[in-house]
Amino acid sequence: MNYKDLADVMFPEAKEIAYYEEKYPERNLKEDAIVTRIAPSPTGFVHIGGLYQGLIAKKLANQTEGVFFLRIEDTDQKREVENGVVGIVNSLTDFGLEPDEGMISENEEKGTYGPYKQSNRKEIYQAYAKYLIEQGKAYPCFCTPEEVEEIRNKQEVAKIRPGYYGAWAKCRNLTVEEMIEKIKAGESWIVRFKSPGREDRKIRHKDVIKGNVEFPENDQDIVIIKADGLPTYHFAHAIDDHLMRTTHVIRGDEWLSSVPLHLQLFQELGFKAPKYAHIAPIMKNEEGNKRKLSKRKDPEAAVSYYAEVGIPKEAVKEYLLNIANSTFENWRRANPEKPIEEFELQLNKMSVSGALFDIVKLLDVSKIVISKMTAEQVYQNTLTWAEKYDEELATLFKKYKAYSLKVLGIERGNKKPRKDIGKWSDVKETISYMYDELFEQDKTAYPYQVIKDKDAISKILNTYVTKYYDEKDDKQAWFDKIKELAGEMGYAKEVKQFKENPGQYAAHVGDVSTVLRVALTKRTNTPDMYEIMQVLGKEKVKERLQTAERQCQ
RNA sequence: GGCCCCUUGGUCAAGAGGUUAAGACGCCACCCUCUCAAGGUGGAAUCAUGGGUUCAAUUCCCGUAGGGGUCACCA
Repeated sequence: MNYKDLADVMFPEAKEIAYYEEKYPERNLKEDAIVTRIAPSPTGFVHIGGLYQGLIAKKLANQTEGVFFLRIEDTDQKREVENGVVGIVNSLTDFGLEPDEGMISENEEKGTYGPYKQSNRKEIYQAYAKYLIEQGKAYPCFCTPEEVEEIRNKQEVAKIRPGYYGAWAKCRNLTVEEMIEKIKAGESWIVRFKSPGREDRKIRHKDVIKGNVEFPENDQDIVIIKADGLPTYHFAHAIDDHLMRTTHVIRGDEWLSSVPLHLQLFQELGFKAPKYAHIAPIMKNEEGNKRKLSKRKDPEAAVSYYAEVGIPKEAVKEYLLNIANSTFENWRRANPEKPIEEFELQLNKMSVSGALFDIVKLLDVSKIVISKMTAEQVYQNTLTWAEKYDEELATLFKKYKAYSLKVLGIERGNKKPRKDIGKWSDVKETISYMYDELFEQDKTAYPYQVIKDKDAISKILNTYVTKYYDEKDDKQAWFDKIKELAGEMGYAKEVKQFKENPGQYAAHVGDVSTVLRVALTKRTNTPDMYEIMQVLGKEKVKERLQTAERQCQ
């Protein structure tokens, strides 16, 4: 009896690996094309870190006319969540990270290197497991979880390195006859890789991001096929990324220490190993300690968070690109209008250590992104957001579309557009006074500032409405009139004049403007008042000024 | 604990054996200005630490500390 017999007993149905090698040939791409993938588990939650990896992987593929595909790693059935694949597909699509190949819905896929869901690749893994067994590079292990646990305990007590390796790998030294006998007797088994490594030897590896790293060789006989017949991550990774012809594996740096094992697996399987790029995770500061953004503790870890608070996808992507390559910021400044697709990402410029997530910076990026949008775009985006999260605002927006566009158009579209909206959830508060429905909900007193005297206020408002206000004035004429009014009230017509002669005037033209601004909006700070009055229109302006005046009585 | 990786302002970071150690966000001040936002100008703020190599170290080497990762029939 030999390994071949053993392999046949274990996997009688498995095909020859030549079948798969032929079925999934080398991709016909130009020489330096990069093939990348995003390979999440369908655990029902897309993490910002996953998006980050996807963004990087997709950019690299696009930049080099390569391929970016989506593979679902669902070999752990215990953790699986219903409709997990759809959630992933939707999130990726949402952020413009559609894969070129891979899963497109729960059970549909596109591309010729599939199946792209690992649970549908069982026979492939088994074929390769069989191949290893035939060569004596893998073997069945009959140890129960309890036995393995016991080995570990002994090692711990003896203070030696834990694991299933060398002399501790009991099943490794069973004879083929013994193995076959146990299998035929119905003992349950899993498949372990027979590691040729030695812990006292070093392996060098050059990671695309981390650079040169040195590890002890792997000597653990890790499980490659579990009791349920499905592969472990390590084995599936080797098989899939070989067969799918991945050139660059872009993944979180928690995998860095598995590299010796993975390289060994590729070696023993006779595959060419891909390049590895291990990305540092996005961190969060908590009480002075850095830690990975966690889905339990940090709402901003979930990509759904950005939709909820209304941060545009583009802004999130720009921020992530910013973390990925600090050169992005310079590029953006030099090319304010170009789509981010044109930015060339360089893997070797990525930071080796994890960046702290900075929501303030993100919002700054977002403000710039939003400031470049047209009123129509802001309107649509805000409406879409509001329909889900703010019914009142959505109703107003739909009822007064033309008017809302004018409101959102205030100080927009010029060379220095306003940068006061960072997220869609800010919009309502920013412009609420422009809608009577919202303005009238505000029962607070008018927050007058310098000029507080009721008679003075009353006179300013009354004189302005009756004598000066003309909605047809251009901006210059409009402001000249406010100056006139200030003069008539005995205030300084110019702020400079006021400052040069302290004590001479009780107030200046700016204070008069503030009275008008407060009467119109109940706010001391607003965008350009001329534009606001234009948008409000004659009737509403008069009505609000008169209402305010009446309150002075 | 073993192994591996990392450490430049509050944050993201450029950088090189000799630099006034970039830039961005944030913060502060001033300017502009009808207020705010924006914009402009300026400012405070950084090479974790101890040794060594060197004419010269933040940069190279070693140690220390701190942080992170990993040691599953999870990915």
